[in-house]
Amino acid sequence: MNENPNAAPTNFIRQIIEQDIGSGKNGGKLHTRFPPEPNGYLHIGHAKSICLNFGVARDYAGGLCNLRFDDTNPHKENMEFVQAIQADVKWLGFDWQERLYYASDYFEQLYQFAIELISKGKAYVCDLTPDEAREYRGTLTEPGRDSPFRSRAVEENLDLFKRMRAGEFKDGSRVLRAKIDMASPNINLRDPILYRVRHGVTHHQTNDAWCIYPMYDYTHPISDALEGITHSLCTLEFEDHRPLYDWVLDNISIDCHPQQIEFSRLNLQYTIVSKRKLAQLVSEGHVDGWDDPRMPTLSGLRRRGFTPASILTFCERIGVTKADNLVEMSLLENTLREDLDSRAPRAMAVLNPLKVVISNYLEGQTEHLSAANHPKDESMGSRELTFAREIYIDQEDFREEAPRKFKRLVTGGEVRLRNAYIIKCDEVIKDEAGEIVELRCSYDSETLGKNPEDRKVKGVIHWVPAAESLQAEVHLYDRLFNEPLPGSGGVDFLTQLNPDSLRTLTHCRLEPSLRDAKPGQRFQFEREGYFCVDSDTDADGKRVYNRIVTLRDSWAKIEQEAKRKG
RNA sequence: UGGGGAAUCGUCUAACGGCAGGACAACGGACUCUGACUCCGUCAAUCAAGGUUCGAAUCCUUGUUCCCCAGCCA
Repeated sequence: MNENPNAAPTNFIRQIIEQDIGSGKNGGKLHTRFPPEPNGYLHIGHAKSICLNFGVARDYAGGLCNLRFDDTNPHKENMEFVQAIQADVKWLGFDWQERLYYASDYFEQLYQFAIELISKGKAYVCDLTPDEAREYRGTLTEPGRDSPFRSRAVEENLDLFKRMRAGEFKDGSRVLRAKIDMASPNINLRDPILYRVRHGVTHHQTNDAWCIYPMYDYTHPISDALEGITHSLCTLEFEDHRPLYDWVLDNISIDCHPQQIEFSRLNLQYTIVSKRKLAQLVSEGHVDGWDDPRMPTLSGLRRRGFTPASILTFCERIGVTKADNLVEMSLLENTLREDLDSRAPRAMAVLNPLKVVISNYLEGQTEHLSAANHPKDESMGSRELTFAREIYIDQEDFREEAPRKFKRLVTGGEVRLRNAYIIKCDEVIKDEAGEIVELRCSYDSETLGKNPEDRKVKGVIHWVPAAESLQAEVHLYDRLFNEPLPGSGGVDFLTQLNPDSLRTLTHCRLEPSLRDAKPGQRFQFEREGYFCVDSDTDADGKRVYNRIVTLRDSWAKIEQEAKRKG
């Protein structure tokens, strides 16, 4: 029972950390690390890990969190990813101060520890081909067999390993393996590979200094220990690597032994959080780059208009456990709306314009009205609206015939124009095809800022002036996939892409006050949703807005229910 | 069928032998110049079966279901 509702959320990892600090383990210190591999962009699942690692460091006195690139596989890694990852972590608001590290910083030390292992007879050079090695490894239910090279003399191993480093052997011809137990029921302990040969790739940090590269299972514990990490937090799939993590540190001369603790990764409905699959979406052109606003990448969410605060709150709310999970999108959307509602200034934009001519409003006349930028936060000030004889409203807000529950404009009916007058629809004008092209309305000049006493007008719709409004392109985003868990049940996840994940509207009209809005600025377009000025917006008047998220829409529910009932 | 994990409202999560609580969702209502926000209310869970105990989500036993592992990826 949490007696203080404002207390930081707890979870089993924080409990362990608190115990360790309390008992004086690690000298009472806390030091974590966030260790991404720079082989892709960070996504919402990484945010969970970032919030955990940097979050605990922030919340406990003297706590530190390093940013460390796990860059042991130059084949897949590059500087674009290194830079994007740093930008994303910073965007979330976390700071590694001067502690930016690369596993490659430790290549020489890693090499010396390998020499130590060989000298102790705990590692050997193995000449098995990859195929042979797989065969010798055994299966999940059968033990493996010792490699014929397992009993090589220490001196020979030392000589061979040095020559591996010197570049004398081809890729795949030789590896360095730990000598543990080929019969272990834990496959990770069946003489795991420590080093492999990789010629002809330029490493983004070490260039061509090395042609042998250490494996994750060997690199990670040592990197952690060298940095004085106390708690090494990682995801569940590394749980049965932990014995190897511990073996490495137990068998070399190092005086630090971090504790690896595993938690379950985030799964979010209707999206994917797999770097491999996200990379595929990008490389095959299913989306428009890593920062496509439909992507669950941090750069995509940023471009879409998500706030860092909403992502932090989301990560708090989903918690940290060891249970598999599939979080509903509505939880993310709720934290987003909550944050946006309080901070986004309001504006009016008409997405599907329908012209309205107010017949009893003087031709050529305009008037300036004032509208609050936020209904609850006066400090956000107000802006000027231009009212005119010709305006646009949204096509969705007018119906010739409508059920009683429809509170917007109908033929012969009245509606409030938000922040302006009440109008009445007198006439519907159609083209030859029968499409509604214009409405003739009359306005009640007595209804500005006050309601009429003799009647009740319930509906309120938004509008923009026809001549003075700004043309804009608006991107409406929907879920990227049609399936809650794309790719499950052996189905190709690409076949489950939502073809309507992006709808582009090119004839939208914005209220004039949005003239100088800059990329990254967020607004609530009243009655439509939250929108963010896209980076494609330029100084020459090209305006592009991304819909971050819709408003909660109880009318849509009513309509859907009505439709369902026929 | 080897090893490692996990099972609590629809979803996420709390509980650490002592009233199964919260958030999201859903549903109903109030308010409203945003069918938004806000507020109020309702619905809703301990995988199963045994055992220990005054008392079990929690401890024990036996099952069941799900996830991860056979890359020279991380």
